[in-house]
Amino acid sequence: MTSKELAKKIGVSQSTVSRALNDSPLISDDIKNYVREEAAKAGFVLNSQARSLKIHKTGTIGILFPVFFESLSKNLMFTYIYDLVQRELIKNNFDVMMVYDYGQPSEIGVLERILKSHKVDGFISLRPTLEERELTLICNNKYPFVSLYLAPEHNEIPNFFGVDEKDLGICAGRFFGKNSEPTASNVFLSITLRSDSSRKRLEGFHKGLEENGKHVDSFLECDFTMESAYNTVIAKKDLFLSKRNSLFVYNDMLSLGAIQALKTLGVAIPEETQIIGVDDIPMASWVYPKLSTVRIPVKEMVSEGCLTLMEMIDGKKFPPTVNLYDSILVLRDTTRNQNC
Amino acid sequence: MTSKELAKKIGVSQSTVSRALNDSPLISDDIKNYVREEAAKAGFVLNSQARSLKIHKTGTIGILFPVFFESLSKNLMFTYIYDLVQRELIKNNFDVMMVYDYGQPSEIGVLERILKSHKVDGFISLRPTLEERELTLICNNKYPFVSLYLAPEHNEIPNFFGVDEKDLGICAGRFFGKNSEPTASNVFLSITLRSDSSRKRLEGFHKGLEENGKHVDSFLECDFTMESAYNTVIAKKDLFLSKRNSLFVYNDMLSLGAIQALKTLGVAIPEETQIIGVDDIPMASWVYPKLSTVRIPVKEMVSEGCLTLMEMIDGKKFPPTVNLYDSILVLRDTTRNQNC
DNA sequence: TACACTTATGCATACGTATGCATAAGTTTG
DNA sequence: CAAACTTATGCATACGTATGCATAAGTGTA
Repeated sequence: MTSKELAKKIGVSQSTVSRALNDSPLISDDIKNYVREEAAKAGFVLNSQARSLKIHKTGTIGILFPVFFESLSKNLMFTYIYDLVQRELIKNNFDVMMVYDYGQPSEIGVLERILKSHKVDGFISLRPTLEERELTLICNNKYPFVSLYLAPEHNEIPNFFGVDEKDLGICAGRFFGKNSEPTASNVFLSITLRSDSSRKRLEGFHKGLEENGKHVDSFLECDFTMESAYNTVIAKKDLFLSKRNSLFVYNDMLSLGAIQALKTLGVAIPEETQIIGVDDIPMASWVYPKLSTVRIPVKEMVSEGCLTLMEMIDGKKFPPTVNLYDSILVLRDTTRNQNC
Repeated sequence: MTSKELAKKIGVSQSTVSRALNDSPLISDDIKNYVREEAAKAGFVLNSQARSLKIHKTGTIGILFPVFFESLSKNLMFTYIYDLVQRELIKNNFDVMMVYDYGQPSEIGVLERILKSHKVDGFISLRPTLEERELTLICNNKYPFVSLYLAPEHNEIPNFFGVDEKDLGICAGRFFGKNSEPTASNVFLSITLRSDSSRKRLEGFHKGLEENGKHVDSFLECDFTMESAYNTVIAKKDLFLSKRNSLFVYNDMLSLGAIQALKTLGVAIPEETQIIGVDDIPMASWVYPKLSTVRIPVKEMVSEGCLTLMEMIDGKKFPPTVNLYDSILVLRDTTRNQNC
């Protein structure tokens, strides 16, 4: 059924139907209510395509998801943030399109195609990497765009709401600086140092330790998966079996892998090895032992990022900004001295 | 830029541009290539709304996600399936719209609104519950619709690709029937028996045990979360501390909770308590101990379900069918006697 | 009563594309 | 060479909605 058909059926013009359903002040309340009731009775809903074509709005927002996972469940932080974002957008009556380029061959990228075909009103990105071409596209088109969580590497992205990487490391470094025995090794287990993010966390970790006269003793590299963290720890078992350690891990998922490994090795947590992760994924507080971690305030990031995006879609102009959020060390069961 | 503008710029008619970009056989290859090159050079993409309005196709498929989770990461099986579905659809050049009703107040449901406004070409549902109203809607409108994984409760849904619930229980029951000591208790830890799914798994579990002269000794109820499973096991610690048990758990996520609890209680796995879960989530094989589980062949379900949906969208008619898939018991480290 | 003014409704059009139809150009056939 | 085809292109229109403009109806004022 179309608005024209409905109009005919209930004895008004198509314009009136349109005005009633769009809550226009140009028609009387009586007619408005009448039309709305009849529309509801007939189960009528306006055609979204035709509407979008006219008003140049789709009511849909695209969420750019990282491409480097085998599965959504590989890094729960992204899944968690995705969920928060989605919830926030839906609450504000937007639909959500997942923009996830699995790398199928195509001349034009998914982002570019969706942007240029006007399938969405704007994008919110969880991707720590953006290609130069994509960035140019976004900036040139002045397309509503907001980036969350991890700063895209190598380029300055406008409207970023995310984490202060170095600060994360400092939080962990300070804790171990004050709360581990002088003889314990300070170890950083992380993804490759070619990543800005990893490098900055290491830098911060070092700084935090240094404030207390300590330093980073070892760096252990793994991939971005729990299994890889597990394997890396197992491979370095001598390190963990020979002495006490203070282990700062790039994130919680990798920490879970490390914990599995230490359990396998029979290393007591936190008595022999203390562990601090990053993120505070929901799971962190319901695994055993509960994970001590540097919590990233994603809820705030998400709500402010979404708000900004929606305002941009409404036509409001924003000077490009970078918003960094402070993190908080949350002490649970993988660290000792829980009252410092 | 519009196709009309591009046409003018490169000296052809708008029709020709349209035909070239839609690979129509009505124009010469020379012109077709010329137009395509120029379009690429200009970075032109057809407007999706206008296109959809004409051809009554959006190129987007909606994925209906269950509503009962606090977060996507609460039950990784759904997230895993969602990921598989998405990948399959994207591979076939569809975009994906997440249809996730967080329960914000609204006269009309999200599903109904999206369907009737023609925002998507069809739906693929991961929701084990469908409201009567939604079902009627789908059936009446003959809307391309496919349901995956868990059968919607209380109603016969056409085009279901999912699991044979009872068979899951049988797999676990038979194993414990043959491979646990006669004195061990056979326990089923599950969500409420008001759920069809839970009831059928219990039924199957019983049948499998019965074939070997055993029966279900206890039923433990918990909610649909890992924490709840943890808490339930802790609450019943006497059961697990006093004797050996064979524990069949509704799914892998709940199994993980149960394992955490048993570790806390100091119960040895699998020596004192054996555990079998359901699903085979990716994580099952990379936690410690690795989880024995009844694997649900989701990849097959997803690929066949998506294929059917896409064919329905192409206009092919299908007699409503129910496709049940057999599951396989995968033995890892939470069970003994691994060669049976 | 006549007039200006306000309010409510309908008419006509435009959004950007796909496509039936007409037509021009080119090709084959008798 | 003319007629009948074939092929390639453009013209005009329709998809379903939102909205500027014209207009009808209603209200208040002198």
